[in-house]
Amino acid sequence: MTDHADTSGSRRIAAVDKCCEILDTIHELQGATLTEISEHLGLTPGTVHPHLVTLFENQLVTKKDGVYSPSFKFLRVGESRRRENVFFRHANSKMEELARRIDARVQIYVEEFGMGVCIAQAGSRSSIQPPDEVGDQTHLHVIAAGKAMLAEMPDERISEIVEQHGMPEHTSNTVVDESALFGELEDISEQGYAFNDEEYISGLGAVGSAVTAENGDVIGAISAAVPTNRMATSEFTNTVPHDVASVANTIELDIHVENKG
Amino acid sequence: MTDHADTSGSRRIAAVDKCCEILDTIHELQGATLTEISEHLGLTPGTVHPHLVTLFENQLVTKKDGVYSPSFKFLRVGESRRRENVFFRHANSKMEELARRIDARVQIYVEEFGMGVCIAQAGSRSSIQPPDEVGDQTHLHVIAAGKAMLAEMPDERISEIVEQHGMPEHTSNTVVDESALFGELEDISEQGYAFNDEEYISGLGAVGSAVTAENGDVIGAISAAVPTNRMATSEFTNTVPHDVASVANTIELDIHVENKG
DNA sequence: CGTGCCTGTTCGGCCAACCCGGACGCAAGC
DNA sequence: GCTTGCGTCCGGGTTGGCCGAACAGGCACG
Repeated sequence: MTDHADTSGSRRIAAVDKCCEILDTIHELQGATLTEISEHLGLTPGTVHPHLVTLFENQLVTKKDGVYSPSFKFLRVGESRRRENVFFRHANSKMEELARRIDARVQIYVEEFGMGVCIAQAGSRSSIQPPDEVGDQTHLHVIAAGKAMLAEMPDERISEIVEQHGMPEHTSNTVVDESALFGELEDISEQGYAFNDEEYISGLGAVGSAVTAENGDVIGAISAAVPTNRMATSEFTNTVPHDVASVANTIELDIHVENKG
Repeated sequence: MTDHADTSGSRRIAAVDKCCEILDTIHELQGATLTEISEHLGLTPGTVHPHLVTLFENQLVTKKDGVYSPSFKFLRVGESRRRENVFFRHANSKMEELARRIDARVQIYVEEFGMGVCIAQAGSRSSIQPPDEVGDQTHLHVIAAGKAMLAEMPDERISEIVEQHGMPEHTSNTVVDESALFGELEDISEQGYAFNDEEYISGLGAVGSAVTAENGDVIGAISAAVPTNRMATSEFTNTVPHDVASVANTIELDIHVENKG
C-alpha cells in the first residue's frame, strides 16, 4: 500500500527515525530498559535491541545493569558546538560581568528550530530560581530574550514559528494572541529591549535584548532575570534595561568586527 | 556494574551506523556541507542526503547556508545527563570550594567506554591552562584522575581497557608500559591518591583521587592541576594530596548515604 | 546571454537488510 | 522445579536503503 505519511518529496530513512525515537525515549525517561523502550514506542524488543547495540557501539548510549542511558558523547558534542558558537564566545565574559554589576541572573539564548535555547548563564544561583538550565528549550514568546529575538525576525518567520509551535499559556500573563504579540514586538524593536512580566513563571520578571548580524539575521539574545518585586523598582524600569541593551550592543559590535578580520 | 560485553556477534543496523558516522563527521569537521560529508565517508551524496534530512527533522542537526552542524539538542541531552549524574550532583559545590581553598584548577572525571571524561571543572581559568574542557575524552593512564580510577578497577578490566585503547605516549613522562602501570596503580590504591607528573602535558602536574560505590564500582574521580613548579613545593607533596583525597572521601560518603535513603 | 561547472536534490530499480514472530537462556521467586 | 519476566538470538519475507544517474539552480566566465 502507498504510504499515507506526508513525506512529499524528500525521502527519509526509517531506521534512523527509529533510532532517534529510541534516543528521545531514553533521554525522556532518564535511562530505560529494553522492554521499557519497546513498550514506549510500540515496537517489539527484537526490533529495538539491534538498534541499541548499534548505538552502544557508536558510543551514543551506555548500558549499566540493563538500563540504557545517553552517553557523555552528547555532552562532548554539545559543549563543542557551544564553544565554537560565535555568540557564546563573545558573550560569556560580558554576561558574567553584567551579572555581578546588576546582581541578577543573566542568561544568553539562541534560536533553533523555532524555539529558544539557553546556552549559558551567570550570577548567583541562590538569589533566584533560574527559569532555564543550560540546554533547555523554551517557547520564544514567553521569555524576554525570546521576544527580543522575535522582534528582529521578518514577519513571515514569526508566523511560521507560531504556526509550528503555537503560543501555549504558561501563566495568566502569557501573550497568547498572535496579533497582540506582533504589536508588542513592534515596541520591542523600537526601544531595543523586551520585558517579561511573569509571562513564563509567576514571580519572575526579566529584560532581554537581541544581537543581530549585519545582514539582519538573529544571532541570539541576552537577558537578566529578577524576582517580580525588584522589577517594579525604578532601577529596573530605567537603568537595567539600558545596561542589558548596552551589553548586547557591545557583543554585536565585537562579532561584526570579527567577521571583518 | 557496567556491561562491557563484546557485542561483535550481534546484529547491527547498517543505516544507524551510517547516521552515526555522519554525525561524527559533522562534529569532527565542526560543520560540513553535503559533499564534504560524502567525500569524507566515501558515500554518494544521494546516499547521505536522506540521512541528513532525517537527522534534521529529528532536530539532531541544523542547516545554515548549506552547512550542517550538530544541533543544541546534544547540549540539552548532555547537560541533562550530567545533572542527573550522582557524582556530579555531589561533587559540584565541593569542587568549587576546593578550587578556592588550594587555588588550583579542579576537575571531576568519570569513566566511559574505557576513557576518562571531564564532566566539570572549577577554579580560575587564567591561572593555568586546563588540561581538558568539559566533555573531553582522555586516555585514563595519562591523567591523575584516570590513574586513580584505574587503581580501583579489577585487573581484568584494566587489561581490557589497555587492549582497547592502548597506552599512547603524550610526553616523555607518560607511562607506556602495562606492567609499570600496574605497579604504579598498586601504590595509588594504597595511598588513596594518584600523581600526574607531566605525563599528559608538559609543565602540568596534578593530584587525583577516586570515588567508588559500596560494591567497589568506580563512580569517578576528582583532581587538582597546577603548574609543575608548584608541584615541587612541600605544600603539594604533603597537604594538597590529602585535601583532594579528603574531598573525594566526603563525596563518596554523601553518595553512599543517598543510596541508603 | 549562453555555457560550463559545481553543489544539492530527486528518482528508478535491485537486492540487501530491517522488522516481526518466535524460540532460547537465564535469572529470580511464590 | 515450575513459572514468570526479561534479554538475546535467529529465519523468513518484504520493505526500504543504496547506488547510478538525471535534474535543478546558482555563480562565474567568456
